[in-house]
Amino acid sequence: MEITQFQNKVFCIVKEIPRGRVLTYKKISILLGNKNWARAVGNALHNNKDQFLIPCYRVVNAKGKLSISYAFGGIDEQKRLLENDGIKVVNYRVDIEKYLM
DNA sequence: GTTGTGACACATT
DNA sequence: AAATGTGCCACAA
Repeated sequence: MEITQFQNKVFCIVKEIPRGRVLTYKKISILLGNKNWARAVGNALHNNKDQFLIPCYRVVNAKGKLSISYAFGGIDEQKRLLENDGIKVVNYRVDIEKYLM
């Protein structure tokens, strides 16, 4: 499995998200250097297969909503993982203003 | 090289 | 508020 530089950068950022914090696709895009890369970031995470290596459950969209097409246990599993991190999840949404890294 | 798809975001309807 | 359209990018076929 070959990993492109782009995906590597995405994984690197997501991997560094501390416990109890979340990151939005937009924020990641900006960190990568271009806010228009949000879509590509989603693709990169979807390609990811290492749930334990890449805490992609800490990544939500701009409104704090969880990803519906979560690749692992589903949205419910993602919610549980977030709550396990001490993040309050309401209606599959998190308070990004409060938890954003 | 072109087309279609998608874990996004923003503006408009 | 919800649906729709537009912009953007990376990837697979």
